[in-house]
Amino acid sequence: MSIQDVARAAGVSVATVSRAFNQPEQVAPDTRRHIEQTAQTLGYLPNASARTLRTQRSRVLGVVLPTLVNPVFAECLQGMAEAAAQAGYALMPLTTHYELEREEQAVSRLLAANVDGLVLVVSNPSQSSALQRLRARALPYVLAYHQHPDHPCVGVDGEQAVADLVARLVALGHHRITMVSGQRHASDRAEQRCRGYQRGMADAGLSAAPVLEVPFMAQALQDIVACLRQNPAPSALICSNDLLALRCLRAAHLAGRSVPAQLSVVGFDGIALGEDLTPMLSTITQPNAEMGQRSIALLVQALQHGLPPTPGASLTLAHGFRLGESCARPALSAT
Amino acid sequence: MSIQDVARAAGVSVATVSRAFNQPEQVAPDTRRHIEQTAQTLGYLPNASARTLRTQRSRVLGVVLPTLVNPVFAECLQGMAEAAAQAGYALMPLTTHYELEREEQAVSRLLAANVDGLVLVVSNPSQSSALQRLRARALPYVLAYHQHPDHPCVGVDGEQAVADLVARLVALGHHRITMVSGQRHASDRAEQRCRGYQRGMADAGLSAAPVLEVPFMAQALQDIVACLRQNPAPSALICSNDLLALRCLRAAHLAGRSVPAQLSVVGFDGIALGEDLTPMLSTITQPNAEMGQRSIALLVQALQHGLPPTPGASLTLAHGFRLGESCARPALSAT
DNA sequence: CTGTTAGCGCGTTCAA
DNA sequence: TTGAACGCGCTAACAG
Repeated sequence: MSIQDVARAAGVSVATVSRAFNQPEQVAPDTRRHIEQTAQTLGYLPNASARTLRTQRSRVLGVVLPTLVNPVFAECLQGMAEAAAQAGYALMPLTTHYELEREEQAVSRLLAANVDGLVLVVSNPSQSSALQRLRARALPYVLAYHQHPDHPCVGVDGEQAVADLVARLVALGHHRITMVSGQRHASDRAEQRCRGYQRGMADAGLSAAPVLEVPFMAQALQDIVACLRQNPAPSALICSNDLLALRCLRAAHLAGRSVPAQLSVVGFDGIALGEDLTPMLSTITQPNAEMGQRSIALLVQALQHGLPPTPGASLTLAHGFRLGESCARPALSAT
Repeated sequence: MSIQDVARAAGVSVATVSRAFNQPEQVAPDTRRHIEQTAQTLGYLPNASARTLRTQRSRVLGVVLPTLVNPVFAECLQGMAEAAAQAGYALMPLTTHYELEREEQAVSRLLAANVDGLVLVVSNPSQSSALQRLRARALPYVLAYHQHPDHPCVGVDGEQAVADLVARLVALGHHRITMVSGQRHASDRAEQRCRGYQRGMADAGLSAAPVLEVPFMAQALQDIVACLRQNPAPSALICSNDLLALRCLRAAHLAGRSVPAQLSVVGFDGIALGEDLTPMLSTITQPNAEMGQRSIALLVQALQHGLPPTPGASLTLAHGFRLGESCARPALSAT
């Protein structure tokens, strides 16, 4: 079922059929309707590979994400899918599990697949050789969830967000605030958020506790419980992501501390699910779906303009704070 | 950067370069190494579109899912991505938001994209015109999360699972068990689970209460609260999915009933997140990632064999039960 | 073991 | 306004 078949069936040349689809105004109305009719009944669909080969544009965008198991990225991908469909692009998502090697592989595969551009969420833009390859090939790309002077990014100011949060907690009466983070060196986002904690504590005139770094999720629960059993124990935990916050809620339960009366827990990410939890998760919210949409939009816009997105086009989206129910004024005994 | 350039640079013909990649054993070791070396330094990657056009195989699989915002499908897609990467395929996922029209669109786009096959999660296989088109084109496909005699499926026996659950709840001492479901007509999965509830109740000699159908998630909370305030109120809720179960936990909170002491809540899906909640979510578990893996595996296997998967190749995966902490023996007053 | 060549389906010249 | 013909990059058939 090719353009040939349609041309034959409609009694015109392939060129006319091609034009009927791509430059309808150049075809006589009667001819056009006839061709459309014929194509319709034959169930003709233009072959994307041939079109790509000819035009050097695939209308496919590559997406590189750490994982889909974290709802943050699933929500983001959903937003990308929306925006891409809107703009007539398809998506080809690959996951890396935070492994640099898989970032490389992903980019290779996507390059070979002739994607017109990519949106990436990487571990660390400064060290990513995958990004270097994209630049070398002058392939348009946008980083999501990042902020970096050398790359076009769509992100939020995670440092400011956490610093603000610290101020908010201090205003509530918290003094002993601990930051809980995944591997800091594995992600510049985690690092950025930790910096926000340190700055926020310093601004409040408090001494920052060492960041509780929980490298492996499997181990996280025990580490947090241990932290909560210290004396003095923290009255509030700031988590570098929402999944970690869930673990903290559980750890509080195991350690016999009620939330929020005896312990405040605040996450980071704003996954939609958090709103349905009991207690509703207090968290710094990022607009995850919008992050995806805007990343795609930035990329698509650049593709239409003909020049790749520049670092100057980077966007910082507004973050928010969901008060939720896992965060409150500390009990007097804990103050 | 085409095969031509590599051939020229290596001083061989394009055919030899092609063979060096696709049938290495047919090329003299020295020649092969030389070509690989040249390609490497030039940064050559074979052009997927040209290869697809020529071979009529894209090594891309289409995926049609309701949404990525429900972790069930995100986990499933992650499993698919794993299996596909393993087998050398890329994925092109599209979401439908449970709308039939978008199922159609998705299939059209994927057909045009020359996918070698598809995995779909649809509303209702019996009524899906999208599936008819796939059959008409003889394009291989597999349905995930479905059970249907006319289609190749990978799913679980949701009816049996819920019937078993009812028996389990009855054994714990529950009599007033209510099923909470999303729109039943919108999904044959929901319908299947509701049938399991009715069968289970009948088998236990209990009269099934009307299924509490909550069409819109936004409205769900109020409907469930109202249900819990009935007299007599149910002592246990079975939810047709985990997201609904979260709402039930919240509704219980709002209605002032403690879980599991005064109300048991059991979900369906086994999203990974449920295990980290407090109380840990009691639920019927499906192997979501495996569902994705096996669907892809079935498809890929068929592709390699050269003939599309048949309904006879369908798989029913084992479901499980996570005891969790949201389900227990009812308090005596409620018995 | 290696080279030459046709053609996959399409869009885009250039002519008519 | 329409048609004929070329070539995008690649694989496979055939020839050597």
